[in-house]
Amino acid sequence: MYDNFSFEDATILQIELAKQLKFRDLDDIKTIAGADISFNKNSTTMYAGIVILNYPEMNLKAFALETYETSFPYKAGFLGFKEVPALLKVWDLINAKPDVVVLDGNGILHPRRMGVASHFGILANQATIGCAKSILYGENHTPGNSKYSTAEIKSYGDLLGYALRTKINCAPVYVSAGHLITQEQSINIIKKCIGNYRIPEPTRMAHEIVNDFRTGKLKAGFHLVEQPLTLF
DNA sequence: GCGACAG
DNA sequence: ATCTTGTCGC
Repeated sequence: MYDNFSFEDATILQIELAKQLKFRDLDDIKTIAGADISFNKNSTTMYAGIVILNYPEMNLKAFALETYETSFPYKAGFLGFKEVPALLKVWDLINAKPDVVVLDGNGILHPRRMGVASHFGILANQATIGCAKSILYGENHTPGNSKYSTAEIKSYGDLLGYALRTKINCAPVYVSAGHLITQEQSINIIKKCIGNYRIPEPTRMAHEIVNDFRTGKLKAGFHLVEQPLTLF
């Protein structure tokens, strides 16, 4: 879908898409999803997956898996062009859409406010939150070394996101609103998604299933989870 | 000009 | 992102 885009084209589109961003509070959140991509090195085949959990219990209820071919290269600042098309294809397999989706990457914590979470949110018209494992943009402030400790990340005075300590003695994650949600609600939701790992449950589970999908343990399609799964 | 740079 | 053993610290 973006295979013929140059980085100049991509930059222009990001600026246009950013004008469509909306930030508002969500209420009555019952389900939350995690989305991620996996692929073999030097391959154009992307393995995309979305997991759906109930909120705030964090129990896996369903997941969808699908492959997608793309030749768009990875480049810092343009992750959405590589991952969003694949994610939209899996998204189509889900009938009952979750209230909010957490993406592995940034939302508006991006030089043009168009990280992968914001990009997906605009195209899917869906509330999204970005949760990255390392810093891409903005002044890097370090949160205290206690669970749930946060530090604001700003750029030219604008609050773009937060560094969040999800686990003592572990590197923080970087949270920012994607689309159709506020910064404050984004950080509060992610805090409630923290289990016993550094990575919040939605994204952590998505990473697990997408990896099992790539290695052949799981098949493409929509899967309902009946039993309270003890897998991950 | 130089270095940094999500996944 | 992916590949991949040992090793340091709570």
